[in-house]
Amino acid sequence: MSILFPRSSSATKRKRVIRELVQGRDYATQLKFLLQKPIGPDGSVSAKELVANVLRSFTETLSVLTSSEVAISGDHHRDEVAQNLVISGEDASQVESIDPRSEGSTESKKGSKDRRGSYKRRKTEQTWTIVAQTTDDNHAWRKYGQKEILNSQFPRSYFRCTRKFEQGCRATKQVQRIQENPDMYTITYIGFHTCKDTLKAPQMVTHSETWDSFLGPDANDVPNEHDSTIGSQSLIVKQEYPNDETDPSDLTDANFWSDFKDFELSNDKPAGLKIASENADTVYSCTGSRSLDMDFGIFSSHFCSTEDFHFDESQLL
DNA sequence: CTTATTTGACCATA
DNA sequence: TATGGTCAAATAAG
Repeated sequence: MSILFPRSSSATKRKRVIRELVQGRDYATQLKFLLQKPIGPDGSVSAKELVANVLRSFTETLSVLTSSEVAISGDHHRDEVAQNLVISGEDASQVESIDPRSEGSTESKKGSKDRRGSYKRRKTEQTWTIVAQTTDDNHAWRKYGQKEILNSQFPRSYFRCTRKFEQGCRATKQVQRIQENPDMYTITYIGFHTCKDTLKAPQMVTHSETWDSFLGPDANDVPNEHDSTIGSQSLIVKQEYPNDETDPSDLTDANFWSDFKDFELSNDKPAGLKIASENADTVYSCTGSRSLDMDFGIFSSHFCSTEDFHFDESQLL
């Protein structure tokens, strides 16, 4: 119990700030998608650059804020009594369901064919992936599935917007714990929210601990010492489209995506960013070696050779 | 009671 | 066929 320092005020404030920034960056990302209309050679470019800059600003600000949590200590008081800064991964509500798959026995409950699984996979949906310490994004999600994934020890959870049926919102996301760094999640968003977010996250998505239960039974046994964290920083790993190399079906989308990558590159961003390429696996693999501040774990692995995203504590002091 | 989560079955795609 | 995304009955939670 020597690890949790009672910094509450600034931490809480920072937490809110970061949350807002994350959201803002999310909006900027969405805006980016809306700009896919190639109206004019010049006009569109500037718009793209603008959005790219917005995104970059958000990302960098988040990085700084996040890092400051560790390095900075002169953030000045102004603290109220300790609020709920605890996010410890202590949950204690999950019981049962010990073994994942206990199939093959004597159950034959399927009388005839259900109507399950009759869905249309959306191949051409906009998809982007981020890595974050929290899965909270101020949207109301409802879990509709969980799957064991081949090369992961952690299951993948599937969420859809709570107001899917009320407002026809088609946003979904997938959340999966990163094996090299169980404090973080890979969150893949599919589609944008079309619902009114007036009601933000009602009552379900409020505590981070709640999410532990979402991510499977073994999700909460992770001993976090540095968990007093804000846990809100995230960064874009990459956008993906259905089939990158061979996808003859959607040229439009493919075009857009490549375009997208392009302008992000042109934004003076080192080739390290979008990297991620098709193998996110590679990206995360490095994170394990850095247990120092996992805040940068991902970053370092992404931008290991870039000075653009070089974080030095000295610049923070 | 209503609403959310769990969980295996079902199905599309590689 | 293997893998993973979704559905929906059963169950839990509020």
